[in-house]
Amino acid sequence: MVLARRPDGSLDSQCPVRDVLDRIGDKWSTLILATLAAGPHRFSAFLRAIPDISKRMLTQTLRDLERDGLVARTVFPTRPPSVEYRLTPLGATILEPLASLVQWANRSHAAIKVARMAFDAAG
Amino acid sequence: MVLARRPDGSLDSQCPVRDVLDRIGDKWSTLILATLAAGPHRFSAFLRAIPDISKRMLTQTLRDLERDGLVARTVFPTRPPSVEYRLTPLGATILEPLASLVQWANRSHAAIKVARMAFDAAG
DNA sequence: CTGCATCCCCACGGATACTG
DNA sequence: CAGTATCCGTGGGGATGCAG
Repeated sequence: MVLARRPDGSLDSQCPVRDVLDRIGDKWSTLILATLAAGPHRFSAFLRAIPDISKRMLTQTLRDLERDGLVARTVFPTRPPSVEYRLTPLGATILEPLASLVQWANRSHAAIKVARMAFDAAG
Repeated sequence: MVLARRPDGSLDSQCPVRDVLDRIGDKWSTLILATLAAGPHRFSAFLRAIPDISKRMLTQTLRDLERDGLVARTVFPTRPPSVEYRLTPLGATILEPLASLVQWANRSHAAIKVARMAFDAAG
């Protein structure tokens, strides 16, 4: 997930490409973004929509997405409290390039499957 | 990086989307694919082009990409042996969706940077 | 030159329990 | 309900040395 480097060889953490793909590449971000594409969700709604994520990782990933301005968090001071998460306008714009990757996957998975079987058979 | 699940909640490892994004999401695949976009490379050329990858991870990532049919490996029986890696036609087709993500990154990194500073300042 | 084998570390993330 | 705190296992991946 490293896409840029400084002349001295150190990582350039300011590289926008690296920033993006690091987020796409982590375990839960894309699934959360895809879930939010269907509309706003509350914390517990995520836990139901994504059964195998832990509260710990859900909190952490949502906070990262919020920090990057892709997700907005709204607290309603009811009792018990409820919190709603939704895509920001910026967050919504990543759905299209993400979808393009998903389309590539759907177009290519058959060929990949064949390639894997051939490779493993040759092994 | 999990984008599909079976009805029982278990991971669907056959999900093409998960397959793709797992590869995109690993630490070196995208950088190797981007390097190959410029043309075929030999093993040692990768090590020079990507200074901070280890031989171990280069070997492993190239083999994964080869197994998926995205990269072709050609051995020239010279002495000492040389090996050339190049994108397959299938591998070349992922460059476009990948580029769309890179473009999104370049368009959005300023906004993300602002969002992060605002978030951290509010924290 | 192109790898493979081995050792080892640590951070990612799961499980569980607790709080406002 | 919506988190926080803590503990801990696993495996990704770096470093190094060896082999064909």
